[in-house]
Amino acid sequence: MKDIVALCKRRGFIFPASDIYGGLNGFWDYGPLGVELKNNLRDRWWRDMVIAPPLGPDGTPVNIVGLDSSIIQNPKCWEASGHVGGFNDPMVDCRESKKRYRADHVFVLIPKDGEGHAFAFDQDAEDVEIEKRLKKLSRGKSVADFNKEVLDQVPLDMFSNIIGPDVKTAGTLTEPRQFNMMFHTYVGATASEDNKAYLRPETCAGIFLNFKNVVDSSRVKVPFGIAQIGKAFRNEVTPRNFIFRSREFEQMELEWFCAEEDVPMWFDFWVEQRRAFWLSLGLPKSELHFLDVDKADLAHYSSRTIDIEYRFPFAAPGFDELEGIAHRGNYDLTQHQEFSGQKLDYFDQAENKRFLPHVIEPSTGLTRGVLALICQAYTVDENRPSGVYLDFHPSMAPKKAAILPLTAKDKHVPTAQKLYLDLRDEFVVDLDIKQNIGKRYARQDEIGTPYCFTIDNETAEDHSVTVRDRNTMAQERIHLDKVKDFLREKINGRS
RNA sequence: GCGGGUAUAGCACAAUGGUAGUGCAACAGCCUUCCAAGCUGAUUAUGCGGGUUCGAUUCCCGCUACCCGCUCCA
Repeated sequence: MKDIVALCKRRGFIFPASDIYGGLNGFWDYGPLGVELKNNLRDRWWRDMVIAPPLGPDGTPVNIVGLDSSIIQNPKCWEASGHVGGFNDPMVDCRESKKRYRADHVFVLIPKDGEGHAFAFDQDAEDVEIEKRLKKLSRGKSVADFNKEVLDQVPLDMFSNIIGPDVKTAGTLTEPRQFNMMFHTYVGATASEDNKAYLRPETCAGIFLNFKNVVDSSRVKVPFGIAQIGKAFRNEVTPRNFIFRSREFEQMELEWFCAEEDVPMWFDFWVEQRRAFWLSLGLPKSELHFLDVDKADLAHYSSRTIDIEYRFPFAAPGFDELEGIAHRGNYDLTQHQEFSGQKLDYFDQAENKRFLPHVIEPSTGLTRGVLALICQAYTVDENRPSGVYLDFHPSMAPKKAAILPLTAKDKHVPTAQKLYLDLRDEFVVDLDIKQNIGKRYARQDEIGTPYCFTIDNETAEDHSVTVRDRNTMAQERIHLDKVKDFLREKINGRS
């Protein structure tokens, strides 16, 4: 992972944000090559979802429209979604056990007679365990001798007398602290609680807020989808693992609206589509894992979620989440309907009935996808000068080809320039004239350019150039006129 | 937020309480007809802020960032 981070910085993929000021924890900037790579992945997702969505189970194309909603929405939106009320959890740390607890998930047994210590337990603690521990630490008292209170309701001055859930001495728990996952700001020039607003922690809310607008304006019929790509912000407790968990990141989300009875069919459909998507970009089957999320771990609104996980280097030999496909029920539309007071139900003319559609949400991290592509592409090869190359799928590579005059002399350069100008209208290509050819090949290997076209003496004679393949380092000669078709076929799979 | 570790040039590594070196890369040129070759030249660093000291990159303190382990990840 260290080597990957170093390469990303050295070659201009990803830099620490505010680097010259010492960086900022959880923020990253995308450099000249990083932005090309990210745009490639973004555009491919948009193409596969919105421009040319897949054929549905019945063989006809599914209907998906795009959206770009505002990052800041009316704060009530986040009350409806549960983000404001539900996820500002007070947390408590234990100085001795080094564990952290949600204060509302810990209860405290306070002695009725006011004598001796109070005892804290995790909410999941079993009765037998509780009795056992009380007996051991309180000289034979039992649960009946205590009053039960949730930790975040316990007055602060009592904390010094509480024995934490995983320790034997009192006073190790810190006071509860708020962990607010949402960034907030103030709309308007004056800051006050009245105009407090939030940066969206996920892009999907904007889709639900516009559900009615889209239905009324776009002639879509259930089942259909609304897709959106954009930035999202979360004040993560611990940003970690390079760009994997950062505080500002980018999501690509589809909300697929369908009738409740069709949910199982569409759920399987989207899991398959998303599997095919990642496979087609070069993530091998062996490095992907499909996790049917355990009922107990599901988000409160979801009855089923499948996580597509990738074997990121920091997770290996395990996996970590790349995309989540969630059945959200009609939770979101229900909530927004209630909080906004606006009718959001859908009228099905054929069936002559109104209902709130159910939602299947394939939601993926664009920036996590970028990281997965980089990790997968990173290939050590001691037999080449660079020692390493990036084995990007040609369609994802930030540069599709490099045009290299063999020498910086007049007999090679003008032809190279002409080819460069001809290609750049259609492909992202590099023209590199300086230094010997070996160094230039090595540089292109390190940034994952799949092909290099080299102009040499023969070019002047027969209008042929060599094509050098990144992965095999093999060379073949093709005619100058065939270069465009060659790239079209290799990169887009068609000529 | 806790514990541990790290911080010298773009990268890899030296050294020192008193002028901070080397290799590679990057850059300019020369040379070069296919894989980081050679020659010449110029550029580039002690994360930030305090303290001790005549003098700190070195010793001490604080902060920040990154890595590992917890925790968190709706």
